[in-house]
Amino acid sequence: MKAASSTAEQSSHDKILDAAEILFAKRGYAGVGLSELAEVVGLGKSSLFHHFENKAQLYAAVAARILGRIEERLVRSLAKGGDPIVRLERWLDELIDLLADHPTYARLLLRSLFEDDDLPGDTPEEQEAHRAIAGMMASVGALVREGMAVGLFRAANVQHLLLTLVGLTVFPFASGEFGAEVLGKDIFDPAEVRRRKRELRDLLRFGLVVNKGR
Amino acid sequence: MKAASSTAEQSSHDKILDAAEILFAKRGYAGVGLSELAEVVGLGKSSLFHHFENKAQLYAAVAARILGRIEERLVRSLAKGGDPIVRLERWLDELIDLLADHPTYARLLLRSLFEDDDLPGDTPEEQEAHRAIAGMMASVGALVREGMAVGLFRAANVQHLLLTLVGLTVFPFASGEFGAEVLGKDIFDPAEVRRRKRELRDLLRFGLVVNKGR
DNA sequence: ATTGAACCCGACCGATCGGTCGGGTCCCGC
DNA sequence: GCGGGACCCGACCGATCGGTCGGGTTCAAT
Repeated sequence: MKAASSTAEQSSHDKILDAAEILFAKRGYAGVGLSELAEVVGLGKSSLFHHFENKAQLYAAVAARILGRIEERLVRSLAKGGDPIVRLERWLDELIDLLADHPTYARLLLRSLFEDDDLPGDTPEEQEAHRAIAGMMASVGALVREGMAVGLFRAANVQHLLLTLVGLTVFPFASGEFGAEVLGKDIFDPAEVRRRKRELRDLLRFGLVVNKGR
Repeated sequence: MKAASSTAEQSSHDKILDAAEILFAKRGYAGVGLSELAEVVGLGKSSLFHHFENKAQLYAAVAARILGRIEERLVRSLAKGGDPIVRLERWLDELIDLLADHPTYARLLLRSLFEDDDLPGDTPEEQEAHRAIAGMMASVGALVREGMAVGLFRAANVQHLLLTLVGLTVFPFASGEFGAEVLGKDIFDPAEVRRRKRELRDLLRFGLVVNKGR
């Protein structure tokens, strides 16, 4: 929201990354041709190779940039104080806001989960992305464990809970037409984003099933 | 698990579908070449077009077959009696078992969510798949609403809950290396599948946060 | 015995793929 | 004014893409 509003006055390097992010999110790694990307950016295809070694490295750079931004914001979120409940709920809110503000993120994250299984994986960008993911998972894992230790969270399997939390947040914003159809509205609509945060918070607080006795 | 063990004695039509399911799940629509597929099946590339009109229709057929199988099993699950809690938990268990038994399913389902946004979408297979999805969502939606009406479920936004449930179940089995890394084990390991079902059930029953007062 | 459908193939098509190459333009430090 | 790097381009490369075509084989129905 701060910059990036004017498409002009932006280095070719960043314009390529921006366009590639949109295209890769929409059609995936194999579904995007470099000639198409070059045309969108407004460059010759061969100029892309001046800024990036090859297609795979460009893809890794796109993913790494997103991961870096997410990590930066979520690390700052966790750094703020509060008990584990507050910190976890704030973490989730922040992540949802991030995914909602950038419609390409959720899709590209899930797609990269699918594709990095067989992509090379030895570029520094990929290792950086991997490090960012692992770090974030470790941080939230520690937060959850702390909450359990002090009795604020119910005892549960931390690893499965992490998978659950990621699926809960990322999936809806990547679900495209399906999500819109189930929801009846656009998931990226601000009102729906607010609702999503509230619903998720209530689920963690109360579950779904009503426990009458207590 | 019942049949399909011997790769021989199977019509070319089905062999193509089986191989395409694996390949599409692994690398996505654009990432799979028909020559590669033909080679896996053991046919000439041109023979594929005897069984399917083109690549898009083949992909739609693969997706429709999976959706049909899922729908059939889940409809049977919902048909069995029980109060909404029992029915919902059984539905989730059944879906998880299904995804766990067929490692290609979760990935291909998510991928098709991503890709059907811009694929033609007018073939009968696609419409059949779309109908199956809509029907299942409607069934579970009705079940949830019923549970809320009789006071067994907490009042919540049904549409968001549906998205949540799908993400909760499908995502982990599609998360590949990421899921395995977070979990420390293979998600398709039977013990881990059992644990997943239990954790999910407990989350719906109790939430995550401990409510001391009641 | 002939037909015709089901099935399969190799050869081929135009298009596009990721990527290379040589050269051009611009600008900045010397 | 003279490099030299940053930046960009068109032409081109071999490979592969999805798909077509004509013809071959098998087999059941006539």
